[in-house]
Amino acid sequence: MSDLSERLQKHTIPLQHAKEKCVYCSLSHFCLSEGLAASEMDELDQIVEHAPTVAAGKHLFRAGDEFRALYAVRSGCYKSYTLSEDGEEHVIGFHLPGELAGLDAIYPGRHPSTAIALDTSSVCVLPYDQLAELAGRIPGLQHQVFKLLSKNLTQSHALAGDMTAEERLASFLVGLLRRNQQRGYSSTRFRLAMPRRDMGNYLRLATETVSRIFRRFQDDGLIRVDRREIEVLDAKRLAALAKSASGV
Amino acid sequence: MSDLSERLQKHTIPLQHAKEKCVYCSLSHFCLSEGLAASEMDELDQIVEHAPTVAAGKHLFRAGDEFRALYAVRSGCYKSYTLSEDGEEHVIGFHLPGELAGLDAIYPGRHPSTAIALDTSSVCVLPYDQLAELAGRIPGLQHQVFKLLSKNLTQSHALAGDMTAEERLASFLVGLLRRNQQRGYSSTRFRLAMPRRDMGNYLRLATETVSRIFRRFQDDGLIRVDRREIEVLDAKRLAALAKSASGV
DNA sequence: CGCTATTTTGAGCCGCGTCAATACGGGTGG
DNA sequence: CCACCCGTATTGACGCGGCTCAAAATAGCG
Repeated sequence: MSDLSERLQKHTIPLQHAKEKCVYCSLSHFCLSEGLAASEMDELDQIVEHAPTVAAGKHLFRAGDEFRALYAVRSGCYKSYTLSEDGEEHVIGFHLPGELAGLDAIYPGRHPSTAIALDTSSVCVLPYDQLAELAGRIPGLQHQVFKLLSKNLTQSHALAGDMTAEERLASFLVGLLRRNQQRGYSSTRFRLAMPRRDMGNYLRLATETVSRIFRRFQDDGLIRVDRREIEVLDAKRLAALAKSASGV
Repeated sequence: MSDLSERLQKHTIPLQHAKEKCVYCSLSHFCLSEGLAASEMDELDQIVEHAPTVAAGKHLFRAGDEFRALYAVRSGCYKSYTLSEDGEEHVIGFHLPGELAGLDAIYPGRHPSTAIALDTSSVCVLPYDQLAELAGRIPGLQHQVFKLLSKNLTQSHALAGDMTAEERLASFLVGLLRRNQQRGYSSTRFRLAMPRRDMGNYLRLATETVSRIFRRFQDDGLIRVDRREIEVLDAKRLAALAKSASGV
């Protein structure tokens, strides 16, 4: 079992980490508390545990762990992945601040996937039983949970199409760009939190292919690539390449 | 069908009403009403509208339609798909009796996909506002909606892996087999409701490839194929091929 | 029976994966 | 400050799985 789950069980998370409130959180506009009244956010605050910041490489939960809570990323970036029986990793998605992890665990009651921090990161812990009880009393919260689940559903369809490698990578970049903009970051520069391998695994491309497409994009004047630093030079053409869905 | 008749006689309930109740529905075990008490199912029944049976080719909803309700398939089979801007179809999934359609519309408040009957089919209409209100009062119902959303999430991840054509098709067949078994049908024979084209589109394979893999499976003694009639001869080896996830 | 949609089968080709080698960078210890 | 090491990223060569193009078989249907 993962560290955090243990601490959750034993209630050893220091209270001083639970000071911040949804009302004052800059992420509340696209997190679970979106559209809630201040008083409703207060109720939500009372069940939220603010886990301490952890270093990259720290597991949030592991496949097989009992499902107890959903996790809203507060800072950093997480990667979710499953392991096939032959030990191969399959990256399901990346979670930026304000996004939820662990949604796929509701159905089986046990986490089917593993989440690991790619950067120095922190999360808000949302104990499921309490969240469900609260959602029953606050229609807006219930709707928000439904919406976020539905949103993830659509997003996971986005990568399903049979796009070319270029379309895939362009979609991915456009998606990251959009999500960064939403969070108030630069719409032209950003830093990839994940190595090429994870990116490729997520997009079902070999890391070599990812590298090659990056170079092609750069040669075509679409972006400038320096390792994990990306600068978008021609957002229009990039978006045109990502004609299909906005990659998650 | 004879099952239902028996129950109808035992409970002496008027035919036209009784046959429309969740309590007597053979699908309730894996539909929305799973795990609900009889009284709770009654409440659910009061908001459910039973749409008449339609012929194959009839649309359930179209992309762009305002989101009003979720749909539980009662009989037949539906296909969900999106249209890319260049008019290409992208099959998202197939809905068998007891499964929900329209879940991806909750987030945007408008259907992103289109659903069409592949067979003579019928659905139960679940008006969203009323369903949400009811889910707020019935914890088990709310949890069930969460679960079904979560389940669909995991399922849409299943097809994401970079499997070979054989693995894809095997997964798909194994998944259909399992779903047919759950519904009390034969675990060795079944009829595909969809043409090769839809199957291939869903699995991201050319229809020609689907055809070729079918032949290969038959030559290897895994299955017997006659057009859309499938007989599974060696379920074990087929499942071994579908080592990864159980295709939706 | 013809007409049409679906399915099957064949031939050729291309995008992307695989294998292999090199370059780069960041950290560590001498 | 340099030498070394190791994980990440890049680049090249080559082969193959599955797509494309083309055409024939088969079934469903009026």
